[in-house]
Amino acid sequence: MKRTDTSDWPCTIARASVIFGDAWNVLILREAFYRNRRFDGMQEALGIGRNILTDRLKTLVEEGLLERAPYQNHPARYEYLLTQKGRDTYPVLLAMATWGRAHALGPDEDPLIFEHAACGHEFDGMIACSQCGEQVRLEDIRFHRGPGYPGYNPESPSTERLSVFG
Amino acid sequence: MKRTDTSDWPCTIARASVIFGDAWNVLILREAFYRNRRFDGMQEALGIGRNILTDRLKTLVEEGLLERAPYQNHPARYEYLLTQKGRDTYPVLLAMATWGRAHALGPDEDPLIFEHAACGHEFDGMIACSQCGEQVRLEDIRFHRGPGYPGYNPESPSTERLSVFG
DNA sequence: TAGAACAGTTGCATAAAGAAACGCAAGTCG
DNA sequence: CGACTTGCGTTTCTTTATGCAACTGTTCTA
Repeated sequence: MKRTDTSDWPCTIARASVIFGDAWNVLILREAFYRNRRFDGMQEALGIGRNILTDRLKTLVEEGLLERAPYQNHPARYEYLLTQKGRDTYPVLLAMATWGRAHALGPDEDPLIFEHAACGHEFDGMIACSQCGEQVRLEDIRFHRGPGYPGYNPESPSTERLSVFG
Repeated sequence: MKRTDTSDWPCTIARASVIFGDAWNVLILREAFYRNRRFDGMQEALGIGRNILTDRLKTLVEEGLLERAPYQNHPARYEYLLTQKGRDTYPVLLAMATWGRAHALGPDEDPLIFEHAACGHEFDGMIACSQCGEQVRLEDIRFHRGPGYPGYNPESPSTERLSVFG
């Protein structure tokens, strides 16, 4: 059976998971961030099947995260560059890296260490509020229904105000 | 053929993608954060096949993100609670939500609106530095090899200092 | 006493993943 | 000149995974 399509669900996470919910997509984006931009380079780095890589590159180009650009003409050869939409995925990858470092890696096993060039320190990514700039902890998050919620009623947009805990 | 196992790759993103690289896992975590914690509730909310849900819940419990806890004994009924390891995934989901909102959702289509209870404003998640607290932009990220990098040489840990751009 | 709720399990048809072989054009070695 | 190598994918074949629907079994409810 065909895999369930969540690309039109009224949920940002469901829509994002169309891309991030595939491990190869995530790893291909990682390679693109590491500037490994060519078919053979990615194939070798990831050990992915060539047919699978072809397929994923195609969908990442179709979805607008990568751009297939020629870097020579004789013979025609292409590389895959991150678009702005693709570059904007770095918070997701960084959040995954932080979680993976905390929960799926032994101590002193870090393969790569990230540094915040602005302050010069090694860092882990954390989530901050776009409005006040402070760290957002799980307990600080509340959410309420918006115009895209099925059956949204503008008269009482926040009747059901939920929080993640209690 | 069996799906490639990246759980022992020397890469935090590869390890994290074992969980997040499956769309159903991500959506099940979403439901858990929304406190929809029971089998039938999740099945109905997601429209997922019951066998698939069984399988994913099992792996999320085995991987320590969820805990299967009884909430009644006659008959025995269980619910799935987020563990600390599971709760720590909220930055990943929030980063996905931010990306999805920016790139996979029309304007005024927000199904849910997130609020930072500490400052009272609607917000998007952004990535900040765990050391200085400032926003981390893509251009600000540098990375160098750590002890877990294959062939790591402690004599010259930062010989190859890379940045994501140029 | 016949449902209904809950939490799965089982069986089957179809789609996707992986490995390996194949294509094919342009260079390049001898 | 002809064989060989690169770069970039396609095709083919076999093994898994997915989705749907029907079935189990227990307890509370109408």
